[in-house]
Amino acid sequence: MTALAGSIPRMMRPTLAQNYPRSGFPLEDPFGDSFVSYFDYIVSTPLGQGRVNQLGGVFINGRPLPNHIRHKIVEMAHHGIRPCVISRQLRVSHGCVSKILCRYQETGSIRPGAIGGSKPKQGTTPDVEKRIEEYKRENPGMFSWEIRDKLLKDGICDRNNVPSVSSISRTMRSKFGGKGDEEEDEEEIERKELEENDRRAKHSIEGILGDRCE
DNA sequence: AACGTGACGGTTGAA
DNA sequence: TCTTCAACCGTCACG
Repeated sequence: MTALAGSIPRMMRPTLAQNYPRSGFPLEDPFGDSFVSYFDYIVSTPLGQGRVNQLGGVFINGRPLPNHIRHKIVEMAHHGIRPCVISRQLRVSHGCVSKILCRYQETGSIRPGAIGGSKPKQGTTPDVEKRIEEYKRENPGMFSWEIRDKLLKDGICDRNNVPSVSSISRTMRSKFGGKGDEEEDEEEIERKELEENDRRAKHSIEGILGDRCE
């Protein structure tokens, strides 16, 4: 029934049982039963979250691979072992092997990235807030984008840390109670930010392409 | 056959 | 204390 297959999220589709075990490398059935259904592949761990991938490797969805496996991947690659072999031997998906090796090449680190949390909000440093207050006091009719330009021109911020127009607007709303700049609506702010992002993207595209991991 | 990539369901932790 | 949300994760399937 194709309708059924379509209604099941891709990741949950039972392709696993069909593909496993694969030829080309020796795999024991982790459950000692070749006829187990996909849903039987969920492994019991203290947290009940362990799963088994198509290669028979255990992983926890949403969590990084343990450090020793990551280390092993890099070590094997160092010895000239091809990623596909590493993938099969360690029973880690080739996508993951590729990602870890790629990151290692770029950063020199085997560690996963920082998970969770929020980025510190730009433009909310007390110093910048004080400047915004000053600008607004001197010229109450000033637009957020004008304030942004002035922050750059006065050297308070540079292109990397200057707050966004909407961030400035937000700061003003919280500082001055009502709306920051009456005439400027959200749509206008959004449009300006898009324009700015577009401009930046065009400037940096070459750098990005140059750095791309192959 | 090998591998780069994006969608996906998931976890995490600062705000 | 609870909720939100954007960061990251590994797997899977496609090309």
